Amino acid sequence: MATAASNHYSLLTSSASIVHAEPPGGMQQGAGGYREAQSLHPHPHSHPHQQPPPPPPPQGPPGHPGAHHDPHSDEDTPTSDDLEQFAKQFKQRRIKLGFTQADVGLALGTLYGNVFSQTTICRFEALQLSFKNMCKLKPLLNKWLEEADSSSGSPTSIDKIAAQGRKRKKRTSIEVSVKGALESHFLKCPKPSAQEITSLADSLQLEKEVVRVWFCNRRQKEKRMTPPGGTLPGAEDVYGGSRDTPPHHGVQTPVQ
DNA sequence: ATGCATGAGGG
DNA sequence: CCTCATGCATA
Repeated sequence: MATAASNHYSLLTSSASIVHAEPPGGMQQGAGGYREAQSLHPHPHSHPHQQPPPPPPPQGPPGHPGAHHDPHSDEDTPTSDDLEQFAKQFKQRRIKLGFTQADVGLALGTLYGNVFSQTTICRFEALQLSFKNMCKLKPLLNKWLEEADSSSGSPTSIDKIAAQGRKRKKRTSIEVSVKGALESHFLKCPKPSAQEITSLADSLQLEKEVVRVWFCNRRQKEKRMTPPGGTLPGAEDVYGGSRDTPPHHGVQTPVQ
């Protein structure tokens, strides 16, 4: 890997800095002062958009009992609409209880051993995960909800164990114009060959890896439940024999 | 909230 | 190399 590229890595800061000192009743997330306040829908079920083609539940555990379809019970695969509603309620309740997305992530760790980051919780609430991923996380978050509203006084003590003696490449900032170019190529060919990537990287003066990863990430976005608004007609199942990617169209919900 | 990145798993 | 789940770092 003697790429002439100058990868400049930065050592992982192992300092446990307190990033959370949120006053009760105050704003959270510390994301520049954004409140997670959102208008609640007066109607129980409104379908402003439609899109993800919930893949069939490949349930396969032997000796699986009959099929009980309880809208409240989670054992079978929920529909994309269920997930959407759940995410909404979850977010609302979470905020109501005064928890941050990060808090929830950590709580899940103490409750089940699976710690999640603020990013994941955020993406769940925004339905920016794949259908499968949403289904996997729903039960966990659902349980947390029960616990949270049930015990309005149980302190969730958690300890963070982190010591990854690994270096992480600094996030490369790609210029908007360059992003536009990548975007164009993506629409033309979402899965360029290694050589294509190489020449593209050369043209844009970017490292091959950066370009490759960009395409990977782009494809993932396309597979989210809430894909980027802008599905062009006619440019769909271009993925060579992958699998899903059914008619996903529809407009993305106004980012909240 | 989101962009770029890592890593496990599969071919 | 790709997909897929996940997150650090950042806008």
